[in-house]
Amino acid sequence: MTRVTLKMIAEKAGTSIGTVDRALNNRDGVSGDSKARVLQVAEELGYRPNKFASALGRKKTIRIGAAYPQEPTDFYHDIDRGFDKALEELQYYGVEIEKIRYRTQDPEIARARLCQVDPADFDGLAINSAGALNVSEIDRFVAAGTPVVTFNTDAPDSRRLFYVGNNSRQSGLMGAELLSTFLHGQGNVTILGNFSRATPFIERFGGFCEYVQLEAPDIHIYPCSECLSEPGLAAKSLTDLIARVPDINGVFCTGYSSTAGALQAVKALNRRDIKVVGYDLTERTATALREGWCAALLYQNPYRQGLQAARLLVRHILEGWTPPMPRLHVDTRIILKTNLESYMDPQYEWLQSNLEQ
Amino acid sequence: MTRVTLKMIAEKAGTSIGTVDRALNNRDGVSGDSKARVLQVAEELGYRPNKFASALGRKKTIRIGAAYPQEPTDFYHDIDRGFDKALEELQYYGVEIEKIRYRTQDPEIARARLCQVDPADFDGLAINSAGALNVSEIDRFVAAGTPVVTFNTDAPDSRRLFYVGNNSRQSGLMGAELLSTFLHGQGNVTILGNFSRATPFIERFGGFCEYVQLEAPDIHIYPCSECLSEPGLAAKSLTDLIARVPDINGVFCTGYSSTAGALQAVKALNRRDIKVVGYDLTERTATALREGWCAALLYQNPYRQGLQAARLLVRHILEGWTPPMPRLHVDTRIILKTNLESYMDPQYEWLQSNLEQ
DNA sequence: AAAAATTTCGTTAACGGACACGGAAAATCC
DNA sequence: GGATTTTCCGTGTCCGTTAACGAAATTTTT
Repeated sequence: MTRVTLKMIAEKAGTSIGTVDRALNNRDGVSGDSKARVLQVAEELGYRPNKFASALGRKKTIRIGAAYPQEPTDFYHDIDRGFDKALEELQYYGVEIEKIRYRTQDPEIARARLCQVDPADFDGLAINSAGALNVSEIDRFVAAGTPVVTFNTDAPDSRRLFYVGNNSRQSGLMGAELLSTFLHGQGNVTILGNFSRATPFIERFGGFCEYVQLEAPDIHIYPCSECLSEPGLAAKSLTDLIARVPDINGVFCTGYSSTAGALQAVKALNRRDIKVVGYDLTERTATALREGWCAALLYQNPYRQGLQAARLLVRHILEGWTPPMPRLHVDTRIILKTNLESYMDPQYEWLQSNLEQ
Repeated sequence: MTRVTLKMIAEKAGTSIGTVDRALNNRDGVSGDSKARVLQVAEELGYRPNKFASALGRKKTIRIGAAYPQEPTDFYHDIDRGFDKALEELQYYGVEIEKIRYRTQDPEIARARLCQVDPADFDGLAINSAGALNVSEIDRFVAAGTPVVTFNTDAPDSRRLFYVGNNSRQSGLMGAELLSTFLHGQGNVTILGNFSRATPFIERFGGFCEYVQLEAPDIHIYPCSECLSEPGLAAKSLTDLIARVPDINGVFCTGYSSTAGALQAVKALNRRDIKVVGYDLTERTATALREGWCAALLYQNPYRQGLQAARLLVRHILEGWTPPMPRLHVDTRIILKTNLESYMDPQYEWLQSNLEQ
């Protein structure tokens, strides 16, 4: 019933704890012979390392870098809080987290910033806003032996270890199902969003269309012009469309900016009959939901994404752990009027960091 | 930048680490004088104990008891898995978890089992199925100095430390909002459930009615007879009602059994137009959702409830930590057809224990 | 074959806190 | 005032692991 320790393994294998430590953590300085023997004995005894003792005994610190945009939005503020929380709990493991931030979410800017990062300074990196442009940078880090994980936005063509974030296609499907159910399967809807480069928007768009095509043939999708990440543009674009097609009764927004724009537009036109399904929880969207301008929100839980990315990266560095699949999906929450307050409650922040929802 | 240790406090306070240890963990054997001095210095330096070192140095183990029904349902199986996970991660802290199980969820049976438990055997208890009858037992443990937390089902009138679980009233509101939105705010609905003793059912019922009364005045609620926790009874009860009132188009079920029964009934009657909103994720409800007999499910995440209860209880015992509010609400998830698979995926179980959703 | 370089491995001092032990000082008793 | 008890406190060992330091064994070089 008692725990198996290095000492017990050393005794049974007829060697010293130094050698056992070297063998189990594949450090060099062990002969193939004794390494095999130690591994065998450890397996027999069912050895499970004591993480606490390991953290306590570790001399040098682990440095990880967290790269994500520096924008004054709730979204990045939440991600930031996630890394703060990660640092708080991981510092006991001898982990330091350095934030690498850049002014916009433009992949070009991100890339310029990442170019300056020397892989030798870090034992691991967590990178957001990993548009196609950043693949080369990610691969540069990996080639230098520094593992990279992506969060929130993936870079599937890079050699990143894994991705932590939402399943964008699925959240598009969810948006479509909600809207379709609210409309009893028929009506005229439109999609607002930034269709340029960032993949999550494209994937959500794809998921939405996929659902409508397969499950809601009586819903007609009106094309809506590109609106980048500008609420003003989104609002104007939607207002124009409604002027042309007054019987629009549903709007799906693929991101926060377009959601904000759409809500502004329906409110200005006083069209409460138009069901808006959008993304992200902010003062603005919460108020709209509360007042009935918004039918439902899809919430990405950004806090959790940064936190998990950091935790798992450390686990990889320290224990060599690797997930069984390359994409780890944090689930997308559905927010309605009745469960909104539990997320907006100041206690929610407390709950989130203490209850690990 | 470097961590504050007992040694540093001892030096600054002009004493030894032994005394500092005694003062900070209020063990006896320190004079009021030096205790005050140590506490003052610790405060100044911003001392945060190193949990790992503390766990490593502790000699005796912490024993906690987890009491919940032994029933062959997915629900209790999930709770069980949560405690297994808790044990796995807490064993490093020198924690043992003993499961205390009883055959049914009947509060009388639970009480009989709890009567046999000697508080002296445990450093803390986590108790489910804490109907009114169990208040006296809970208070007996607390009086004996063994802290008790409740999970899944609360016992607010007892002296339990806190509760971890869903907000039942809120989930009733959510069910009503979903159903009301699906029905465009008008129609004839009924409520199925066990209205006898267990409080969550009553609270969900209350939440549902509250919403309908305030927000959906055009929805008419038909009373439906009591159906205990018997799917067969629920099915019969609903079938009878539909025979009398054919234009029923919505059903809210307050628990798993009634959900199973309602789904069975609408399927038998081939009434796809009736929107059913129910509770809990099992093979049965998942299939119904997939095939379109069920409109939405509310998911309580039982895995998380046991896990969190255990974690927080240990935190209380070891660190004297107490939450700022007595009810810690794990959020209720909305499950639709489009996000169902991510919960049913065999990978979900893996994600759940590795991603801490 | 001796010298040098390299590989392998045992010993040991941390890491930060818990707790047992025993000594010194203070308080109580006769 | 001496003996005894009680209170207070410093020292030291231990928990399981890491990693530095050398010593010994082995290989390579000259």
